[in-house]
Amino acid sequence: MQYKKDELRDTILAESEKEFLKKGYRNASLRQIAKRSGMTIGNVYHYFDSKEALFNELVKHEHDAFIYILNHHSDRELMSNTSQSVDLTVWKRSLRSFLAEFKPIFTNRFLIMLDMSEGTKYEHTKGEFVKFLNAHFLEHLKNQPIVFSPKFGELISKQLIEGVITILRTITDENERLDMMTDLFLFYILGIMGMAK
Amino acid sequence: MQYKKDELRDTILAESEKEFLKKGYRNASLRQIAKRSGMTIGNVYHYFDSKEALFNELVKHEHDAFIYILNHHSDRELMSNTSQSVDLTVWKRSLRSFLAEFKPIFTNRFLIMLDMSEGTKYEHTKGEFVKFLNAHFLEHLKNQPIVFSPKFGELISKQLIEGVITILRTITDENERLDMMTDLFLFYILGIMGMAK
Amino acid sequence: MQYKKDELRDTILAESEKEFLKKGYRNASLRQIAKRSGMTIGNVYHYFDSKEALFNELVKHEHDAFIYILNHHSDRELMSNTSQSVDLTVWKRSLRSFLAEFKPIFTNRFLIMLDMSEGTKYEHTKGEFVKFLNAHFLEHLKNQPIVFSPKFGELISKQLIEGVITILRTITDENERLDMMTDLFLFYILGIMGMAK
Amino acid sequence: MQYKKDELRDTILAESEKEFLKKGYRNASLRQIAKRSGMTIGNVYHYFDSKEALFNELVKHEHDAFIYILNHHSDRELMSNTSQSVDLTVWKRSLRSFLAEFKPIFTNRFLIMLDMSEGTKYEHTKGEFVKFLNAHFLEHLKNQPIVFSPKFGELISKQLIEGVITILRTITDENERLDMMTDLFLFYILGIMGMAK
DNA sequence: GATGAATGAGCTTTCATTCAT
DNA sequence: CATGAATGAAAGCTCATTCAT
Repeated sequence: MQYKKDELRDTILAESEKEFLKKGYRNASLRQIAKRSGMTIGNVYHYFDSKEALFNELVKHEHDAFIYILNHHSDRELMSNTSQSVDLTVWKRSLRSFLAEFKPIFTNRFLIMLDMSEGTKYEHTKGEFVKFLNAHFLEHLKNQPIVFSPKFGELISKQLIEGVITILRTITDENERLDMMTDLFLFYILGIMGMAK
Repeated sequence: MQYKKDELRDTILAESEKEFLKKGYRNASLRQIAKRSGMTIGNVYHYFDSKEALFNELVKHEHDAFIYILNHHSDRELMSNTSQSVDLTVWKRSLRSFLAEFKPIFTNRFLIMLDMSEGTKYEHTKGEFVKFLNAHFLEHLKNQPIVFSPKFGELISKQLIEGVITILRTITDENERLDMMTDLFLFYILGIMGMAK
Repeated sequence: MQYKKDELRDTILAESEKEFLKKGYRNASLRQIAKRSGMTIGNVYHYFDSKEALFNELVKHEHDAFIYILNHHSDRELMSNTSQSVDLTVWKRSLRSFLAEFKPIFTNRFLIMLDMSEGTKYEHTKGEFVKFLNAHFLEHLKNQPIVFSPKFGELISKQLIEGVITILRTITDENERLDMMTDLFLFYILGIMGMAK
Repeated sequence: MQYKKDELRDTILAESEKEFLKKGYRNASLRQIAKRSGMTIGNVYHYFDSKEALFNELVKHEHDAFIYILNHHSDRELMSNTSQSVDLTVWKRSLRSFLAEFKPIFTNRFLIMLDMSEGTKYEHTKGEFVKFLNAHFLEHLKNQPIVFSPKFGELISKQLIEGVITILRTITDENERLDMMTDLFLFYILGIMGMAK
């Protein structure tokens, strides 16, 4: 029984994932999800209290993991490895292993939370992510002469995250994803360094 | 009479602009637009044939101007001024005057056309813009050893346009907009040059 | 002025004729009529008080003429010419000249009144026409043994009128119309005579 | 549960039947149907996907049966029984038993399909029925000198079907219906034979 | 005479949600 | 556990009609 229950629950979550990813929270249809899950809409409400509850359930783990990483991660290692080097390939290797840590949260549900959550309590997560990244940039640059405005820094941070989202959305192969993200981060770092000169 | 008509028409267009900008074409509500414009829905239909017709009317000029610029603009001057220089300030000045040409189309309606038009015939404009920009990048880099994959090039192009959109969305002052865009373009050029080394 | 006024009035009536003939009273659109007439809807109301008033105006003359014929026409001549004959061509000639009298009311407006007037005060005209025709049949048959039920008589009458309507609707050439109607009436007379045997 | 569902479904279908029969597909109102069925419109959509789906459901069986009869029926028996006879009562008996075969499809829903289906995929059924009947007439007359034009033949076929429709619309008693249709067909056969002489 | 602005009620349809069984 | 009946609000849209100018 419990098995079956969990199975159905997972089916609903899986179909929700597709629906939310395609249409976003607001335009997703519970009717569609129920139909695709092979059950009645009433039964969906048996497992989840509301559309928003279903959404929250879908991205809960991703959000927790995401918050945990934001609070606990350290990029000191990255910095120590790379700060003095001028060799691109060294940078690349370090960046790649750094980004590999994030692999577990690079899921569709993470993507949904960041980019398809308008109308839910998660709709501001992307913005917070941007702020976090921006704070990091500032910290790394605090000993250097600031060469761009705070607003521009926010813009760059937002761009970087939008890039990550685009990669998650368009590339499915894990290694290709990592390669692309590595290049993307490298690209942004080079841009920043270029402007700092 | 004619005056009043034009006035109300403009009121509807102005309220539509807000509504489309906030919710996008699909989720925008004609009832809301009507209420905000101080009239009944029926009267909105007196001015515009349909929701899509209203949308088209809203972005028509922007789209025309946009297409014109895409087809007629030349960046040769930009290139000749800057290709040999290594001075950032020279680059900046050239870029800024180049981007200033686009000022007339940097409006909320242009933003709506690019970013809030899902469900209309304009929904592919952003994608075409990305392709256009990408083709330009490739042309400028054709004599240099290509240092990133086509996919990465597309990503960068997309990023740049998303950046433009973000600037349009968050900054209202025209000069500040131009400054920010100049920096953004410079940033991307520096990134590309950095990776080419 | 008066000329112009009448002209416009006639334009509206002409466009109404097309619209009512195509869609019937209920589904006809005053907007369409106004647009086709090259004027605003308000102006249509300047000439006619309402949709129904416009309709009434359109078919008024036809209705009057129709009623007049119903009340004054005599088919004695037809009878005297034909009752003793067994020659089809004689019948045909008589019938044709008899039906030719009705030519003036065989118009599109007559057709509209009979067949496209649901929702107006004319919607029962067809039924009254049927009753009238049925009464005539009965009169002509009163000296003969009645060979079918009153209900069947009504049915035949209705059929005949539906036939006339079909002819008016599908044939535009006046002579061809008359030929066809002559054949139709002949056909019905032969049917009745056949059943009387 | 299932019972109640079927019950309400049938209620909706029954009320739809009345509404479509009175106003035709296009002018029928789902609001009215819902109100008459004692429920909200939303719930009507719980049972049927759309107005057209409801209509199709209503006439589906009738249409299938109708098509089957058109494709499989044979009137050879009718012909062999009657062709040489001149006795009206013999004809009548044969025609009556022939028409009795059609009893199952002589329903209000058949009537709706034929005559109230403008705007649905069934709107051409009546025309096809006319063509079918006309082709039959021609076949039966192929060894005789043709005495009327093709157009007149079509007219007669249309008339016959309009007569069937009128009978279905005005007479509810099954036997009376059959009697009336028998007389109607006889009447038309006599008319044709009369003109052939 | 003529314009066209404005209304209010109607239409079909979709939706999230509730609840008795 | 699960069904599916039912609701009420909202959507885009069309219509005949009224009326100030």
